[in-house]
Amino acid sequence: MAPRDEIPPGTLDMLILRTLAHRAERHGFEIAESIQRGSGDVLQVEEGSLYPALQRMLLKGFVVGEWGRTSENRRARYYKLTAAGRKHLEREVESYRRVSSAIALILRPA
Amino acid sequence: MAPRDEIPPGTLDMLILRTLAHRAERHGFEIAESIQRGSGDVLQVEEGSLYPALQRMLLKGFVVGEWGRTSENRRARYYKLTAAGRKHLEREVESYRRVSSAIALILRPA
DNA sequence: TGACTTACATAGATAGTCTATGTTAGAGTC
DNA sequence: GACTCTAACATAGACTATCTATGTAAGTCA
Repeated sequence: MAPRDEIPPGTLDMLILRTLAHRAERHGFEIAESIQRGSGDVLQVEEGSLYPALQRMLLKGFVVGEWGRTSENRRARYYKLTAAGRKHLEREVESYRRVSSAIALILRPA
Repeated sequence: MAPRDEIPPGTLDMLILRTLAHRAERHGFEIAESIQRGSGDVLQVEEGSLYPALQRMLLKGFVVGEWGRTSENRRARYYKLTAAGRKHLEREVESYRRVSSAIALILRPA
């Protein structure tokens, strides 16, 4: 199996928020799995990136977390997008698209 | 005027090499200007990013540099893509596209 | 009890961008 | 010919955000 790609710096928060926007109330592991699956198995989020990112966004108020139980009765923290988080996501996506288009302009053949 | 965007980490080398692939024998300032113009004035490469990137790629043998004179008779270093640089560029673009597509999958609405 | 697994967590390494600053040298002015 | 301005190159240090590596807690199952 081909090794998966790293998450480009600056995009992880956006990917997490977007995942929560699809369906809220997921815990960390689910978010990571969802990103990997949703990217066609190209992107892999490491735990050492995931949890710090969730902490950051808790602090900034983009998500709220609540301890609960998984279907297998394990404790887990369930995250939900806040209004501020949704706003932030919009801005991030917009900025990402603008930059991507700019890069595409340069990459395309002369 | 809207403030320009930063270059996403990991993409600068690719943008520089691509610029040199369009037309070789440019000096640093020209490369930076070319990226800014070619991106529709969205991306701005700072000198503190540009020159270290060029040094890195000189060391890795992706470009070669030669001192010369600008049309205004100022000394400047002219860069040219090597075969290794061209190869590297191809790989970088391929990897960039793969990751971009993966991110696009996640960003698109459910 | 012990092995295994899920889930969360943190410390430290690393990479690559930026800001800020500095140097060199030619052009133009008085 | 001293002075200023600018082009072009250069480097140090800050910062951000990813990764690797490691650790802990707690549940399941043999």
